[in-house]
Amino acid sequence: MTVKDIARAAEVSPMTVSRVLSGGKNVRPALREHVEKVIAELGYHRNENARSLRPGQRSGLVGVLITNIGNPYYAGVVQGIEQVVAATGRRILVATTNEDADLERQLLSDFLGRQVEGLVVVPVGQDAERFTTARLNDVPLVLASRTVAGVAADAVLIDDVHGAHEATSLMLEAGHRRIAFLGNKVTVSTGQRRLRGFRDAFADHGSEPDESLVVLGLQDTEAAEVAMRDLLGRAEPPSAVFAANNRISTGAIRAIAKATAEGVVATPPRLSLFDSFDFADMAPFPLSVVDHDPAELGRVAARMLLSRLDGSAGGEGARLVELPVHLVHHDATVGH
Amino acid sequence: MTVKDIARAAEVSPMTVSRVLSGGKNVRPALREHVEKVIAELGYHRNENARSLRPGQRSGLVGVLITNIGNPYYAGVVQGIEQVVAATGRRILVATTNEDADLERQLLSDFLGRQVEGLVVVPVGQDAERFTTARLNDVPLVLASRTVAGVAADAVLIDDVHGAHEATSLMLEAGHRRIAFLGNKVTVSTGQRRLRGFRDAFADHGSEPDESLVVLGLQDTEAAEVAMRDLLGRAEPPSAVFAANNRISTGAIRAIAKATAEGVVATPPRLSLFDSFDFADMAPFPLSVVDHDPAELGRVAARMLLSRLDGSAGGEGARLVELPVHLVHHDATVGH
DNA sequence: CTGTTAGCGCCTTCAG
DNA sequence: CTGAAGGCGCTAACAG
Repeated sequence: MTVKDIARAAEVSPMTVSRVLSGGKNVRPALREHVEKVIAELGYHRNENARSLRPGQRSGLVGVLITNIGNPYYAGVVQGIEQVVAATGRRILVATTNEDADLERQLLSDFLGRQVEGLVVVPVGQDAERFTTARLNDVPLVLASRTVAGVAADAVLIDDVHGAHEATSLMLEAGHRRIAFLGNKVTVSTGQRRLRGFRDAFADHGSEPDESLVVLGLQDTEAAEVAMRDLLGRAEPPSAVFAANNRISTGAIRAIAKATAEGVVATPPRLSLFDSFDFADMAPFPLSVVDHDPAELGRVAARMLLSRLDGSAGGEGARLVELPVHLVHHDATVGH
Repeated sequence: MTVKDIARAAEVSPMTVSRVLSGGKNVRPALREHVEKVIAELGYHRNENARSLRPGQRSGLVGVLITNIGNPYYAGVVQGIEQVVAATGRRILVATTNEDADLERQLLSDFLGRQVEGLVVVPVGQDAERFTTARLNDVPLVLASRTVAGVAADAVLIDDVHGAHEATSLMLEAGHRRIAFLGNKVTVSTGQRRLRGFRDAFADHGSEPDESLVVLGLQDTEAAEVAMRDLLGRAEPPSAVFAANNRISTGAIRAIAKATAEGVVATPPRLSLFDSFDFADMAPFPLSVVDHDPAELGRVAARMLLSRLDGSAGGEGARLVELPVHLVHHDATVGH
């Protein structure tokens, strides 16, 4: 069904229908109502794709590229993006990269072909080339949560360095020296930044981390659980642990809980972790959480993108926002 | 940039470019390679919207309408849908209804205007009218997680009735009689179905639930926590509780843990709940979980939709799939 | 206030 | 194997 069908049924020209669809300006009220009735009766929906073909018309589409929507953290990010983008009448096209750089490139290309007005991307690797304005046909881009060195695009990050620094400092001040670091790949900027915060805290304290307790490249919960168990089983286990993201914390908590229950360790190590989770306040042992709001990250990213779309950002260069973190302590008294 | 630009740069006709873009059939290999090089050099992306304007061409878009992507359960559903849909080269358009029936209607209309090939919807209310094939312009629809009475569309549900029945029966068999039910709105089919399973279990046992312990209409975690606290504070608190979904369980667990810590109740009530969560095995008291996989629900929904799109479903009428649940018991020994 | 013309980017059909 | 013409649905620009 097209404007022509409506025009025929309402006995007007397609142009009148088009005008009614765009708000009814410059159409006699009676005629407008008549056309609106016909549209409602026939259940007609304007073809937005055809519409966006005309020059000057926007597609109303924003592309969102996330590593994994199944991760509640990124789900929160998407929620924030959707909330802000939807308020402008635009819709989001969502795809998952699964940390696959090739897939990411294909999806970027696909989204550009679908005429997205802008992109919000959680980048997989460190290839800046694919994010140049030339490659993106001048489509505005906002990097979310992670950056890519050498990309001149807006970015919203968590204040990873400070978060890790603060949490680590507190453990050092509490007298801990054998502090383990469980992190993911350093090719991911969050991994690198959180590790830097950890090391900086030691440096500022005038000491150095025990490198044998620094475990990197942990990609999922299972790997983290194995790594944590291994650490706890050593002759000299760490007295404290920093877990660098939510998947890693999940594995670490599970390993610590099991080891404690099985008597492998007498007292659980002091645990600090990045990213909060639902029952952080009810963990079976004390926890320090570097907390922040994923939905807020999504909202800020979306707003930065929209400011490029409506021109309110002017010709500003790449902007970088680092969202604050909050260190929250749970003393494991609830329910135990 | 358009095919014409490529054509000019490659010194061929737009038609030859088009042919190369569609696989290069009927183009001299040397010419094809030349055109491909120009396309790559100029970073051209075919306009999929213009392409889909031509008759017989598909838009490659599937609309997904979810009540709330921030809920990890629905995030899992979206993950499953995306996985299956992406494998066919299609993309998903995602929007959130926030349990708002009006918004749902607008979004359905918007998606139809964007030429989605199909829809996967977690419906908000019980208005069947908006889901008629006429209203949807014959765009195939799959209802996910919830149904709407009177809608002749494919649907994938969790086996809510059995799940609630089984969990309730076990509590009855363990000798519990004062069993509370914490549920959401009965206008949502899952709420209704889980309540039915609860009641049926009592009927099959030859008894009846205490209606003063049946609390409905709980929309979020906070409301559930308040309701649970209220129940525990009564002169005759329930000895067992059934929480009908993940948001409700979260509130209930928190209330129970606090009440136990504060000494309001001596022993926590026996808790059974629908939908699993990350640390179910580490809760501070025993738990029975009616578990099921949200991503699988998404995958099944997407497959049903695709079978309509490629015609492999034939002219079959509305199909209903009920995914099995698994009752899992956690005895709260880990870490406590 | 209403209608006609033309063209957005692409591809099916038909010539060559 | 390659190109020219025409139209998918829509709406600016220009009549009337």
